[in-house]
Amino acid sequence: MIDPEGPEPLYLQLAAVLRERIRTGVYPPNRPVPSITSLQQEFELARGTVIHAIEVLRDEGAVRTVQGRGTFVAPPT
Amino acid sequence: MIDPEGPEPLYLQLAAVLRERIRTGVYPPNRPVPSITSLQQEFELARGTVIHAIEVLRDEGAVRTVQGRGTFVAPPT
DNA sequence: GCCCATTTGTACGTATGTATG
DNA sequence: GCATACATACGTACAAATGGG
Repeated sequence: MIDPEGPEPLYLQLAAVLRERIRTGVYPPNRPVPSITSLQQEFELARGTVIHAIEVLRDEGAVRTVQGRGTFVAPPT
Repeated sequence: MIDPEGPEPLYLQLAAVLRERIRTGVYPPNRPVPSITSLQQEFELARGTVIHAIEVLRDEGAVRTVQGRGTFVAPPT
């Protein structure tokens, strides 16, 4: 899914993967995406990289984050 | 200018300082703001914190960045 | 074209703070 | 109180782009 050798920045690659999982319903609306820690483990990325990817999705309005609870897929428009 | 003990995150404090310097013409339109490294030294902050602050201003449209050249104050609207 | 200095971009690993349940 | 989860911050390293010599 993620190619550490590829030209695209890892945080954008991860954002793309998560965006696709949201689009295809792997992460359904109003349900949490996996925690930063578990994404970090699944993709073997640094914490900051995962956070950066999620910030991208948040700026797109694809997810919303609540500190202490998690990051949730935005409801369909 | 920046209070490491204050409740506000450092990157937001720094963004506020830079925003004010832009507003008051300390950093004039179409001129560069100081480099990340020099801001880092002036405010004694980590590189990532300075970058985060600049990202805030970029999202506001207050500055634009060109890799390899610098970050420039946006022209007046 | 080729180095080199400067500057921004990305990424890592880690530590600590804050909110929720 | 405790575990989980996100937020902030640090220091560091290297990559990529720019511009000058």
